[in-house]
Amino acid sequence: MAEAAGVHPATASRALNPALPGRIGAETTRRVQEAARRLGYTPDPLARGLRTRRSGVVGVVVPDLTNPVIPPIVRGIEEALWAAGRGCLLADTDNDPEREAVHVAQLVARRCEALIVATAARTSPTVAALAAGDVPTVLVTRGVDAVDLPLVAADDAAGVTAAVEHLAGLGHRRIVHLTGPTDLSTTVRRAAAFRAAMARLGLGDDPLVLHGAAFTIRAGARVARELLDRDAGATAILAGNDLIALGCLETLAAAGLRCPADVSIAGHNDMPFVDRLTPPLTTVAIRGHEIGTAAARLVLALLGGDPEAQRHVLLPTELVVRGSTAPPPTG
Amino acid sequence: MAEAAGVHPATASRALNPALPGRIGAETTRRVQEAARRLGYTPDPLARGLRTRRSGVVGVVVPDLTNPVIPPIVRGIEEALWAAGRGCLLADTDNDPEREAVHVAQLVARRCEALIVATAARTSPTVAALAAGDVPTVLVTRGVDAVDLPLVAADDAAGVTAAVEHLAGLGHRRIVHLTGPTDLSTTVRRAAAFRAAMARLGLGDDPLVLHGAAFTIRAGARVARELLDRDAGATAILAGNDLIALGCLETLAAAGLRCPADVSIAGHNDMPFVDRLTPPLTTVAIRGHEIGTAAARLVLALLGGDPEAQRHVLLPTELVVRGSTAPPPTG
DNA sequence: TTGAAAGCGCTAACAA
DNA sequence: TTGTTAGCGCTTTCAA
Repeated sequence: MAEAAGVHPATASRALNPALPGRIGAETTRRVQEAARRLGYTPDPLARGLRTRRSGVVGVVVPDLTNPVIPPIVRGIEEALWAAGRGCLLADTDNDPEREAVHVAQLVARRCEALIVATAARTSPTVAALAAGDVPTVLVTRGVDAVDLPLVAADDAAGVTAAVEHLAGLGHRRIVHLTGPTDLSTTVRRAAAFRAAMARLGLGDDPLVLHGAAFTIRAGARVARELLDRDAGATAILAGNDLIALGCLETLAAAGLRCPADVSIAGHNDMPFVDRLTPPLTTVAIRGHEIGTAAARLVLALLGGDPEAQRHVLLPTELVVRGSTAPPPTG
Repeated sequence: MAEAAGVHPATASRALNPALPGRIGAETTRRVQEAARRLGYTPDPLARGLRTRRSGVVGVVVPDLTNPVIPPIVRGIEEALWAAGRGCLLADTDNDPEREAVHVAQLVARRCEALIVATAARTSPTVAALAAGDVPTVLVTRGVDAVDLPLVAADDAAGVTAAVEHLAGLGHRRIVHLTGPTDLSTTVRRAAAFRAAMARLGLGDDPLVLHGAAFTIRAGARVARELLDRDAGATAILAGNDLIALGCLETLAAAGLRCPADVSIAGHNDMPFVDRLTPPLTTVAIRGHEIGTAAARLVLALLGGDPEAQRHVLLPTELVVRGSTAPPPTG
């Protein structure tokens, strides 16, 4: 204990914690800090937490770390959290609602001061329950329907709109949207933006939207197969994300269709390496790292009781035009 | 408190913790558990940790979560840790030794029961110091020279050997190794295996090995440029990892050289999507998820005081032959 | 400005 | 098998 080396029992606590009730003598402060440094003293966060009811840890729940969209977000969160002296307890649900429930329960049981949840399905009872609990929670990318939890996400709608305008500008008129399951708010947001843009451009009030089982390559390949079977005559596909776009590419190639000569494809997220495919993928870039830092900052603001905190944050997206989109085949 | 509802003060503790000194009556146990459930009681891990000196949390230090090699490893760690009732405190150093030092210090200060470190440079003083401390530490992929810490890694040497044999089998005789900085043990391991295989196959006792500044696309592109400038007449490149291979591909293409017609390239790690490049990359696949679970299990064994624990674990690798390797140009 | 005393919620000894 | 007592290391009243 630092007291032995320094002088007093719990005055040390005050000396080490600036701006607590009761100012401390300059000389005393110096002595305490000197002793602390000399003994390599670190306050025990467990004991402190036991007393202050704050663990200094934020729980972070992600759907799947091996989905390339996630790591930049987690890095952003992690950096901002550590910078604020908070730790980052990571939990991966593998997109399984049951594991989400288990992990959230464990994180709460571990007395996380707050939660950042990137796994929320629109109807997740686990996440909805969080809104009623007393653990501040911030959602990332995916929102829930039932309750109004703070949310940080990319402005997908703007990106999707830009993508549709880009395709229309190239001359495409039969554009379809191949996307993920409807229980994710991202799907709904992007699909709504797609429909709105199509209608506004006079390309149909009820354009074709096909939903795959997941935001994966495999699901993308299957839903593209479904599109081909319908023989809808689409000349351009707007994919719900890049993985679905990759699946589409696969199915198209297998069917002998060339991209972009026969069909244009645009994705969403600008995952790493999609610029190195043949053809390089046109896609809507999101700023994962910024989403992460914004989410962490929002959590910190909530913990700090900041009433100014913006509860809903939309970060800009940008359409990146590459080789997978081109004018439709003539005739 | 559960006692009020049940009956006794600290008997509850025993009832909820099976296999503690002093058996508990069946009826009592039932009553306590019933009460705990009814009141939604969760033991406070902070208070428990304060008493038992165990936080239930393991610190995980990674070099860069956005490097595609890392996420599968972290997932493996995270799953095994949670399954054992431990949390996973994540810290990302962005490959910066200073941040490594800071993060390790913070994780230790937070009373992590153990550390899993995937950032170790061969000479890292931070990691070497850990060996002398009292926090059990397991290294992942990267080892340090000075001390003999437990290490879990892929059997790179076997993979590199297989890759060299593959290239030699295709008829290549002038094979070069383009890899990362020498301060990482992975570099050294792979380079040594490369030299040994080359010598054994009679392809030179001192084959060309060029070291880039990092395991990145950019460094790979630059080191490939260096190779071209030397005009070494290489017909095959064994890259230190897939990112370096991507950089090579880039430089080669810019120089008007075709892969694999003019130069074959093989990578290492089998990162996601390298099978979708043109040409698809021949590479040594490692099992990231298994590396993670093995590391976590080793940590748990160490924490459990298991004397049987294998301190050095090498996991199998597998050469995946794709389109980026072919026989050398004739003549 | 500082000391003294109490207690956060739990578990480990010891006693019954 | 259970109750009692004590204390983990810190912060926080309250008094000096």
